[in-house]
Amino acid sequence: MPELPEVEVVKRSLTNKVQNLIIKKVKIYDDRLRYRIDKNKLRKIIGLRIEKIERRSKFLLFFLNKNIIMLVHLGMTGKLFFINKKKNKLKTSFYYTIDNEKDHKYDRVVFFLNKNQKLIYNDVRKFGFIKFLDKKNYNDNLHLKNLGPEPLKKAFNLIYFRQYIKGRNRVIKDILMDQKFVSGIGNIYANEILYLSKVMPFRKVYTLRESELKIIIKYIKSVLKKSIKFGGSSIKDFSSSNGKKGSFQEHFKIYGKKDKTCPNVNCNGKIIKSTTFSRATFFCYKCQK
DNA sequence: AGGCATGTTACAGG
DNA sequence: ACCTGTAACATGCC
Repeated sequence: MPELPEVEVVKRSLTNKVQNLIIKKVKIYDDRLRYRIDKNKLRKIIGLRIEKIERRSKFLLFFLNKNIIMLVHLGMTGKLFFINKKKNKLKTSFYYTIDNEKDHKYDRVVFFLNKNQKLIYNDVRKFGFIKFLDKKNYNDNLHLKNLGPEPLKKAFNLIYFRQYIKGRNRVIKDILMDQKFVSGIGNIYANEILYLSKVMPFRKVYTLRESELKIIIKYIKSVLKKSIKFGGSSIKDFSSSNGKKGSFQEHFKIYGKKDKTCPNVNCNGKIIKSTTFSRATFFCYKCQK
């Protein structure tokens, strides 16, 4: 589930819970994530305090004391659970509910914190990972060094957009999902943004008019912000529900709506799904040009 | 059974 | 060296 809004929601919900807590112990149930967890480095974080959490693109950076950063990526199915035993009830750090055994089937790493509290890294598909970086040069890290600007910051603007696409022979949807262009947009939000912008996903970037670039930027910012406000999107995860779940999926215009009628009231077209390029692509022939 | 799924990276070819 | 597209990773669900 995690694109920028979901990761931002995780960061916000987790910050007030784990900030200033000490990592007392770590238990690994499965270290074969996307990268095998470095146990030597893992040993060194015992006793360290979580100073703050930051988000960069879809990555979470846990700043620990002693100049160590724990870099976490959720991949496709990674989740972080925060559990407060004191309340005798499992609590989520995110918008997933974990109140039964089944939810713990894919726990991979458990961080034991003060006062019987735990932070759990859970990941069905194991596309996510946990790495430890040195604070001094963490920006040179493989995963962070080539990231484009944050879409919600001022540096991501029309001048940058125009400059980046100059001389490029790619379609707009691929560019939006290209983390070197802008960081944090994935397949779901790329579909939503282009529908709202009334731009066909497979338009080559050199055919886009200035006015269209402006509209795309506008919707990139507004869609991501709105999703954060709604707690991100929780799709395929409706099992139980006394924890906080995101609800932005209820506001999807087009993602996952194959064969449904276009949400534009002045249009009775059907939403098309294509998988012939860049993952599942949804669009309306009538509304998007 | 086969296809599909929210992501990233290594690699091949131009 | 840069640009682009594709395969691969692991697992569950429809």
